[in-house]
Amino acid sequence: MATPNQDIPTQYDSAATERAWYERWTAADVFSPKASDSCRTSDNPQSCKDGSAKNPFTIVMPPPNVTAVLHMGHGLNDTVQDVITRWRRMAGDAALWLPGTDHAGIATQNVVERQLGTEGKTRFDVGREAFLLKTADFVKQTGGIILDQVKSIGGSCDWDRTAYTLDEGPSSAVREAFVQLYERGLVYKGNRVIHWCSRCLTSLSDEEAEHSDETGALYHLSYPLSDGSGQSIIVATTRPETMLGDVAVAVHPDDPRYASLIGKTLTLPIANVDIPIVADTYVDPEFGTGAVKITPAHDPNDFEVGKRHALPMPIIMTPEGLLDNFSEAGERVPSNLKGVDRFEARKKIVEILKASGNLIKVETHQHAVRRCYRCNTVVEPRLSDQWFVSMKELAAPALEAVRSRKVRIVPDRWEAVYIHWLENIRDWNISRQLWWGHRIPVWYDKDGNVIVSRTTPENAHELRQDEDVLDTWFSSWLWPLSTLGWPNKESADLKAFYPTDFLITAPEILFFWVSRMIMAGYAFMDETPFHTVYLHGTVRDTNHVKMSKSLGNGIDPMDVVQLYGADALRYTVISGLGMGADLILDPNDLEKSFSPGRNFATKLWNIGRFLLSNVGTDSVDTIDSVDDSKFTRADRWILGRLNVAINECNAALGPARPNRDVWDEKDLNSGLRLNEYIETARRFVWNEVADWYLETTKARMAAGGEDREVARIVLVHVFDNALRLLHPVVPFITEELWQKLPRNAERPAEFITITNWPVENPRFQSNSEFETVRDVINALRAKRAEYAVAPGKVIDAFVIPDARSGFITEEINLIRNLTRSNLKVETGVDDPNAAHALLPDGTQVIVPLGDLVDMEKECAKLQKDLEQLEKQLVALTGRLSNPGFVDRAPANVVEAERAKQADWTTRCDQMRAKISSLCGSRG
RNA sequence: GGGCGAGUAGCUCAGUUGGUUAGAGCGCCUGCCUUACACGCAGGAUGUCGGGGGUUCGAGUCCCUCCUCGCCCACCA
Repeated sequence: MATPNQDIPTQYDSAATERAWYERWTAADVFSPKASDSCRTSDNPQSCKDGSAKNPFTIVMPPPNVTAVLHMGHGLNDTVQDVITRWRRMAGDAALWLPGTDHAGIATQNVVERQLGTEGKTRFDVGREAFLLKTADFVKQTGGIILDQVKSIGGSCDWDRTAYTLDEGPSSAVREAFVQLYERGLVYKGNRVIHWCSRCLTSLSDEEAEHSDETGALYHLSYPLSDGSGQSIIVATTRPETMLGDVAVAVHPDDPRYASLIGKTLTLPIANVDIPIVADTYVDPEFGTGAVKITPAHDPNDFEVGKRHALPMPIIMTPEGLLDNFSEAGERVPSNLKGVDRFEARKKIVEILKASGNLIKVETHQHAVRRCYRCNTVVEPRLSDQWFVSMKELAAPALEAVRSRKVRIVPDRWEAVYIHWLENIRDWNISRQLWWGHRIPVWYDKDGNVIVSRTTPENAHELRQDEDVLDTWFSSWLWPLSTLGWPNKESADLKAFYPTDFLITAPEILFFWVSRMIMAGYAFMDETPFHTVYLHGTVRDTNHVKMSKSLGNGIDPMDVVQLYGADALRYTVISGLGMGADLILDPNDLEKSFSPGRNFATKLWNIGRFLLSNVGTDSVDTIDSVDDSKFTRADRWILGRLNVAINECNAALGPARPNRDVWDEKDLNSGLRLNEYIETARRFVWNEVADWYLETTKARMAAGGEDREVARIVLVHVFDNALRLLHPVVPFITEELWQKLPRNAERPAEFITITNWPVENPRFQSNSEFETVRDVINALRAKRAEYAVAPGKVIDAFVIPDARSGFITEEINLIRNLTRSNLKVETGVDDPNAAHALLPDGTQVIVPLGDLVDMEKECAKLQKDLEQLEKQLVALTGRLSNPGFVDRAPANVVEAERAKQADWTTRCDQMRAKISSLCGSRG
């Protein structure tokens, strides 16, 4: 006799379960693959092909800002990565999910500066050294938070390999990359107009200066000719304060309006200097007045014009955005405007010009203003010395990688965006006038000679190191390399895990990060860093506004974990995420978003409680030990359904790596449909296992004997596999339940986390035999509801099997139990005064309900069903008699339609016969 | 200015090369505490697939056009 029921709590305690399992997983080190596990470092060079060693499967985590706390965007991103990682780990790969954090130059520095600000101090008051110590200290205090939060949502990262961009390894990678590029002539110092943030006091790259469409004003200013003729040229500008830096007015060479004026000079108002009228094709005669004021130091286009015409380039603004003179071209800023803020100066200059009659008109004007991506300050174009990376050469292999399908971008629509950006790439400004970050490895001697070095030069005390630090993204783009040990090319991890596999992130950082990583991969390893880029959607609120803390429309994942459990959070995120589609959540109604996940966990728990208490703890034989003849129809059905579920889950998850060196066309967009995968698994365990199969086992389990053992074996096998299918999405509850399953040869592993991903069992063909039983139950239930039969009342019922159907005792009992009926199988029953149902396979269900039965209604219903079917049959017949269809539709479609036609014809005949026997003249 | 995405049940979304009667979850209605589960069970209602036009034997799916929303890119001052 079996061991009695296990003691399983009625209520699932997510908090306790999650904490306990996470600790056990990490204690057992199950998330840390060794480099030697990877077939790439195996002694056997064939092992990647013949399967004698594990394939590596690597994801590097997009490193969150070190001082950040987890928001739903991370929650989504990390859940997706973890689901994929857990799937591959179970599927037999040496799965590595490598976590880490980013020092986040501007962002972190801003936070610490704000703290200083509350004490009334700036970073300049405390000095560089002290400021860096203070910032490092702040990072030490807050830096671990976000990764701990990743743990609490179940992230199966390899914490032994946790990286940080300012660690020695990644820092040496930064220096190595800089020096190598410098030696290859791809890093250079240039005097250019760059985007300047006058709040952060640093230059920004093009990507860091974000466009925002705003309504501004277009000021029309009149500049008089300096020959005293009284003539003038009217120019249009959105930034009148820059007029003090004007060095010319440009017109189109073919513009007849200005042809005679080219070469003459104008007197720049206020500054009172003479500036030439030059001809340049850059000017669009159609826009504004066709005359453009040229301010080379404060506009990138004007800078180009200035270079072409060898014009001076006076800077008239300080880094703080105040007007001042820096010009060798003479005093341009009048003393009453010096030190005035740029926007204040705009007002004042407009006033002055208005008074002098030089302001002709002001139009409202829609234009794009560029703002700092960290502090939203309007950036100022400004001429300055900066370090740049020359990008064209680096971009070429990155373009080729995507074009040749070495790298796929999913969904593929992002490929066009990626290609367009790389084709039009501009040089990357990598120097930042900040303190927090990797200092540029460049020194200058007293003669101004440049020394670029991987290490601090021995005579550093005689030299001056470049004051600037590198763009944060200059360390980020090396992430897949630096976290695996580069620049040490002999690093075991680099050999075992590079190139990595999937890069999973949001589309926002396609340019900032993803494309640059691909460039770095080719530049330094001559190999792509990953073969798949999966760009998932963005988390938004119900108004489709991106969730953010500052907007107050965020959801704290930690609240969700506490209220609903990590599994519920993960389930919600995955089931709501169409491929590449945004995830919409309502921050004001957590219940609506997350209760389905919690409810699913509860359902799973209750399935487990029932199943486990029934099967007990005694050991269970494997499914292979059971002879075919021992299975019931329900057994064969659910085992067939399991195969279908496994197959569909695999198809939704897709290939983990390309078949060959490059992706096959057909695989470019396949897989990564995580919502389909979880829906398939959910349907299997809930609507098939729980709703139907479990019910079929109740009587068998109670009856005992040999069949009880068969049912036990199938129950355990099916639930075991269902839990495995679900584990990547709901890791905690599946581990908790799986551990309670009786062990056997199929379950040798210590954790479900490291047990094998389910495989289809060819022994069990997909079949629909059991569905007749289901249809009978559904029909009887519907009749009971239709006639409002009291729930407890046992009714009589008859079933007349079709030649194809047929019922065994267990099935009859099942139907009786689930429908509270006294079902009898008959062949000759024909009670005209009863409720009738005709099942699709011809099986008839007859329910004598005495006075309740309304034959008018029954006949009307049957008639309606018949008419509907006839209508469809007519349409189908029409289609089949249409030569266009028969000739052009695929053969298998036509064949299926023909089979259907035959089926429906039979069914119509059956229904007509039924109606005529039941309803006589009424039919 | 250029490009992309979305518009399917009250809400959030599936719907893979065009092929029966368009699906799920939540919500709603009716009835049930049926000894795994009321975070549940059973039964049920709900859609001119954004509008219009076209291609096709056949369109939610392909083409054109218009409308609405969102995103990305962009040196027209």
